[in-house]
Order: sequence, then C-alpha cells, then structure tokens
Amino acid sequence: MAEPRGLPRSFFARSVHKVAPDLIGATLLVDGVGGRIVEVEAYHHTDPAAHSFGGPTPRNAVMFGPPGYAYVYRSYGIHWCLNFVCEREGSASAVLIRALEPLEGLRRMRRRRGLADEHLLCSGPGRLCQALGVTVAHNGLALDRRPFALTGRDRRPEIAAGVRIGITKAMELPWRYGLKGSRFLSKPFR
DNA sequence: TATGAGATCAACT
DNA sequence: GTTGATCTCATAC
Repeated sequence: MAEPRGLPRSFFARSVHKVAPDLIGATLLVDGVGGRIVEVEAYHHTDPAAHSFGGPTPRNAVMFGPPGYAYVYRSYGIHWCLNFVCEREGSASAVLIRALEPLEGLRRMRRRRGLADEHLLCSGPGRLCQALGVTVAHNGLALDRRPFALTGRDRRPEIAAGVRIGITKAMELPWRYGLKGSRFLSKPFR
C-alpha cells in the first residue's frame, strides 16, 4: 500500500546537495497547515552566501547542531525564513524552504496572510512562514515531531535546477531546485 | 511590466 | 553605519 510515511531524521543526515532535490514533492505541514514543497535552495558551508560560512553566531547556532532540526531566522528585519539543517560535512549546511503548493489549512493560511490569491500564499520564503505561522519559536525544533509533519513523496518528480535568488555572493551556483512546471514557484526557472 | 522605497533586526565593518 | 537567503505598495512607462 502507498501509505506515505514521515521522513525520518536520518533523511537529513546526508549532503545538503542530496537532501535539497529530494525534498521537492515532499509534504510539509506545521500544526496541520501546509502543502507540497515545490522550491528549495541549498546552502553549503563552503558557500559564501551561507549563514554558516563565517562560523557560529547566536543566530545560526542551530545550523551547527545535529541534522533534522529547523533553523528559523529573521530576514530583512521583517520576514521569517525556514531552513532544514543537514549533515555537517565539516561545517554547517541547511536547505532553505522557498515555496509550497498550498494543500491543507487554506483558510488559516489566507487569514494569516490576509489574502485570497492562492498563488501568493506560500510562494516565497517569507510568505511561506507567514502562512504556516512559523516564527523564531520554531527555531531548533525537531522536524520529526509536532508541530512539524514531513511526508516523503512516493515518486521522484521532474526537478528543475537553477541559480539562487536574492543573494549577492556565489550567485552563479545552481543550487536552487524546483518542481518543474509548478505554478507555485516564487520565480520560474529558465 | 518594471523599478523604487520602506519596513526594521542581526551581523559585520 | 551598512547590508541582507524579502515582500508590499506606490508610481512610472
């Protein structure tokens, strides 16, 4: 039978470059609200654009802990961004969750976002966190326990790769992954 | 459709 | 004091 199973913590105990594309198509719920992951970005510790590049700080401490935990930080003073911590490979790495296809808890997402347009509910890291109610209170929580619920995909979808968005360092690295053809991407792949 | 400002916090120079 | 893994709204073409 095809009962989907929750992702074990060991799923994240691998290279961020394997975990990131494997997350495309998986389902993420936070307190029962969420949907299908359609866009992520990998941040490796050798990468000048990664928060962990310069070593541990109070903000990024969770990235230096064990894999399978949530790293949440404030972006531009306004938004929250959700990451999944992966294997350290010498130093910290994580996957930034950039966009979901909303499936569960549409009403709560709309209420939190104050919007009716389904396409804009979760298409972007800041929007996604607002819709799912993710804040710094989730920083450091395990991904295999409540309020998180992560479910693996049953089939490997067609995955697009491209350059990352909104960064000024290491802009050429093609470490953004997305569900090919999804209408819920924060930006189309070229 | 495209560009620009403002919001506002943690890290860094 | 400046910059950033962003988003929204306003104004211009």
